[in-house]
Parts: sequence; structure tokens; C-alpha cells
Amino acid sequence: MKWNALSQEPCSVARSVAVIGDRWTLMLLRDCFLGVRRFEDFERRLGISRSIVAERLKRLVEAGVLRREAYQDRPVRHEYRLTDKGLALHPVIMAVVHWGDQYYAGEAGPPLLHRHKACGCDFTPVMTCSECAAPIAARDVEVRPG
Amino acid sequence: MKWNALSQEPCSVARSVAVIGDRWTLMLLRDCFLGVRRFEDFERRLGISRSIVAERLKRLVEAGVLRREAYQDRPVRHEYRLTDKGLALHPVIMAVVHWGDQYYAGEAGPPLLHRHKACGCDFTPVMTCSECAAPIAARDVEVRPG
DNA sequence: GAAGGTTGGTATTGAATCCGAACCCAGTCA
DNA sequence: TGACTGGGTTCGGATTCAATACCAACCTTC
Repeated sequence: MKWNALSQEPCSVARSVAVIGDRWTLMLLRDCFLGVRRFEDFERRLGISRSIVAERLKRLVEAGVLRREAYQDRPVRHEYRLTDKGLALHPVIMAVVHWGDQYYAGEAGPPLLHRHKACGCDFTPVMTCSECAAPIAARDVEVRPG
Repeated sequence: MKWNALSQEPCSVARSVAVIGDRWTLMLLRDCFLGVRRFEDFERRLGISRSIVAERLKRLVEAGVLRREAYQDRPVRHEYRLTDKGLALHPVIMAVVHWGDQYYAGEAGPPLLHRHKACGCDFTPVMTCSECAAPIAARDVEVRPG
């Protein structure tokens, strides 16, 4: 199978991975959720070449995950912001962060803490059932074709 | 920055992505959660070349996400199973699946349904706060160094 | 006991892709 | 005028992909 054929597969993982499954794309999205918006800042934070940043940002814009909008004229300058579709990736990023915190934090603890504004506590994300609100583990789930 | 330098970064996303951020790795993990365990089945389901399957499986075993164990002798045959560390990736996969379901399902609806055994309902994953159990969106979170 | 099949891989190799360095460009500042 | 800044594009070499072929145990069948 070819990489770009993934988006044609009848599988939501495949279709999502075709958009966000790239090495640097998830790193870009992480920075988006941390408030980074400008081309130069993406480049500086990631330490990768400009062509990669440009190409990935363009793909994310085409996919509707980011939107590119001017924040000044004369000279015109653009920034990249998450769309609703991009914001919907928040659980993905949080799940990845949490897994990394669990298994790669080292003795210094997790590099970043997340505070829930509503309750004021530092939290970890918990995946729950939309129907009964109970936390869900892999063994609690039965999969069947839809 | 080089790709393999990612695992040295003080960022849980970077460290996780260094392990699972590959094109095919997430697809392999998806199949693991669907119960696929044998080399040939991975190969057939993904439709990719054997060398890629072999290389990715080996990396996942080295990373402690899968373990390789014999299911028969004479001739000895192995299968790949999720470790606890691998099972801990379930929220990541579910989050990716849910995002794909939301934005790429098409009119036929999501390709797979997930039933919560405990309550018997088809569900979608909801990310909640570990402290107050409320659902969490991107805007509810404040990030600070840990 | 030779032929062929099954499972689970390695080796090789041309093609596609990635990536970094360098270059480009429009506008502004000194 | 000349330099600088933000935001890219181009290009060639290094890496990675994926297809094909091959290997290695073991079993089955004739």
C-alpha cells in the first residue's frame, strides 16, 4: 500500500494518520496548542529546516486543521491558528502527552503540567465512556463493524 | 533537529512521537488493539512490504510496547502482543479514531463501532479531568512548566 | 525421501521522499 | 543606499520505502 492511499481506506485511523501521522506534524500541532502561531516561532522551536515547516503548515491548512490569516498589512504577515477541526485534535495530543509522561518522564517528572481552569487542579486526561461516564480501558471495549 | 534526537527532548510529545510517530506504527498498533498478533496477518491487513512490518515490529518490541513470544514449538512461531505499556496507548488510538470518525466518516458512518462492555452502549471517547471528572476542551487547560 | 507448502523472516536495489543549506522577495528601517 | 526581517521556494544529496528475491526451519504428501 502506498502512503497516500491511506486516506481511501475504510478506517478512521488510516484517514487520520494520512493527515496527522507525520513525524513533524504532531510536533507542530503540539506547539499550536501551546500558543505558537508564527512561522519563525515554529521553525525556532522545532529546530528544523524552513522547507519542512512550510510544507507541513501548508498541508495542515489544506486539510482544514489550521487556517492562515493576516495579522498585519504593510508588510503583510500571516499567522497559523487552529480551526475547530484542529481544536478537536486536543484529546489526541493530550493522550500522547500523557503516555509520554507515564513512560518517559524521568525522575524530574513531566516537563509540562496541565491545569484544569474550572477546578484549579493539575490533572491527567482520563478517557471515559460518552454514555455512562465510566473510565474505559482497552479490555472494556468490544469492536464491531459499523 | 534530527529525527532520532527527538527522544532526547524535554517534551513528552517528542519522546512519544519518537516511538509511535511513524506512518505505519500507528496502523500496526491499531491492528494490535483489534486482536492481530501474527506477522503474516499484519502484513496482509496493511498490504505493505514484509521488511517494513519486520522493522516496525522490532522497534516496537525494543521500545517495550509489544512483546514477542512463542505460541508453539516445532517449528517455533512467535506472536506479537501488547505489553502494559502498549495497552496504555489505547486512549491515543481511541482519540485518533474518534477524530477520524468525526471528520472523515462519510455518509456511511464510522467504519467501526465501539461498545462499552460494562454499560452495553456504543460510545465515543470523552476526555475528562482526573480530578473533577468534567469533560475537558482545549480552552479549559492552562499549561505551565513542571 | 524428494517435492512442495507454511510461517517468519533477511538481503538487495531502484524509486520516492526528506531534509538542510542556500537563495529569493517584499517591505521597512537607518 | 544598504541592511534587516518575516516568510517562504529551490535544489541536490542522504535517507527511507517497498518490491522482489532469497533463506530457514519444519511439516505433509506421495
